[in-house]
Amino acid sequence: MTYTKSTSGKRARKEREFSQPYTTVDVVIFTVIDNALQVLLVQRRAGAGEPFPGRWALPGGFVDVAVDATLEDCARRKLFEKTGVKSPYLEQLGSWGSATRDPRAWSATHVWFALIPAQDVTLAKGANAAEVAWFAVDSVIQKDGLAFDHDTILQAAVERLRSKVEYTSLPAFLLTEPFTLPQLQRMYEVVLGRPVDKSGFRTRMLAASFLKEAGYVAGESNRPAVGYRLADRQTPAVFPRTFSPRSGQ
Amino acid sequence: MTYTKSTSGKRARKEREFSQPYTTVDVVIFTVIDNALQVLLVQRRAGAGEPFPGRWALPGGFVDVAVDATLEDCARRKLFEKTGVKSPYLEQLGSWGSATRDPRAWSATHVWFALIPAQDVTLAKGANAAEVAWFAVDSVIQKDGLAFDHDTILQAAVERLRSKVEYTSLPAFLLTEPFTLPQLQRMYEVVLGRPVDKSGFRTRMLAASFLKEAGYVAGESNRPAVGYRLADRQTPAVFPRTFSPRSGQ
DNA sequence: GAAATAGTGTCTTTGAGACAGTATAAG
DNA sequence: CTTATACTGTCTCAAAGACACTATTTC
Repeated sequence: MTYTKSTSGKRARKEREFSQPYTTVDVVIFTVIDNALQVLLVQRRAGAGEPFPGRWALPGGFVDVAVDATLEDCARRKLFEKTGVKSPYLEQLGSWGSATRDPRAWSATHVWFALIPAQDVTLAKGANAAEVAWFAVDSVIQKDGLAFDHDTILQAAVERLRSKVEYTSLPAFLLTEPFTLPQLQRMYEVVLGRPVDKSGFRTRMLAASFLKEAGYVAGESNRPAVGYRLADRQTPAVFPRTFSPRSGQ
Repeated sequence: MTYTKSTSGKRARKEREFSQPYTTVDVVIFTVIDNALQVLLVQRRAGAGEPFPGRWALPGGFVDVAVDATLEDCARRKLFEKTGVKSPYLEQLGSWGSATRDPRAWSATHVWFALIPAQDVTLAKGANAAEVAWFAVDSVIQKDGLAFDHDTILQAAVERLRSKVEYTSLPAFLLTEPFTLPQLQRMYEVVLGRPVDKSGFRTRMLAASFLKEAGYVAGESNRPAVGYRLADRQTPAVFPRTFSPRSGQ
């Protein structure tokens, strides 16, 4: 990182002071409601000079240099402001930046994605947050009408989520503790969009040893099931991959 | 993305115009030389007001709003300026931003990582690029003396690379075409830092069908071997994961 | 011929997928 | 007892790991 333009020095510095791109943070917040993967969207205001008025967008906005110590702090703040959730599963997704994605200026956004249990949320309506709501991911992706490049970003987030769910315990972060294995299995099935074999699922989950037993839970069904808590609520378990030496387990 | 501060409107807008964080791009460029994974570093200049003078750093710098259409374009430009390579394998790694990582201001950097064959490179010395050189990754990580938070970034890049190598064809991008399977195997072994079984390796590579035969190549050994080219030089092949239905293959 | 590396065959083990079967609750 | 769901057992098959073996070149 030279932090120096290849063009002339003094002019470059002056430009830098006054024409930095916008720096924003957006958060793709997922949950599961009614057996469907949902994403949180915010409706944009219709003021003068506001881009994409009335359109739905991912929650996010400018980094507040005075408030946010890091980009991740900024993402956490935005998530908390909209949902009231304090310790979500949060993972960086990537960044998108170009001259055209924001009609006002060259802008770059840093994007996180989060998984939260629906029960933990209290949507922050009114006040500054014009309108906030959950939307079924599949229908949003089809419609393709979000503000900025948020359709692209949402698409990337869903792909990342679906692919990681194949080999990690991510869906566990969509549940409140304690939860049962059948409940967890349903989260996998909802996210993946296909049924999962019960037997294989159970052996796999228990083999990964990221679950701690927590008594019996009278679920919503006839027979109660064993309840579980996560050993670590920050990091997901990763199921064995290929190409690893057998001794490495 | 509301793009509006929660604080007062007019003042917020004015602040936004004049106190955006720095937006930079850095590139972690990997290659293999002498059977070791190497990373390209640039020595920082010792001018007045220059942070970390004389220290080694990842190549990168400010986004040039007038030149770069997108962040990725910016990354490609920086990579080309230092190496002369036009079409590397390039993948976004993530972004790092905080109030403290740059002593001059709140700054956020977008990081890519690249894989290139050592033979393709012509290091751009002199002129503006003070000093550019390859370093063995392992020793750089041990020393822990890079500028900014580049030690952290390099660490993350190496972890990402090593983990993806377990289930993708990434190491193929470290070779010039045509290459042989034994050469490719050596790339895997260098990156992973452990030996790989020949037989399993071959069946796996050929099963993934991302290679096209390209005649015989008199390698550096006694017996010539079959040469291969990549079917797609942009995207790596992904070897089968777990949790997929058998019919899905 | 010897040496060196390219490439193949085979045995074992693991674990996923499929599916049938058993256990325990509510009504 | 029936029904519904939690949980377990078993068979098959694919693929990885380990390792011995054959093939083709240079010297």
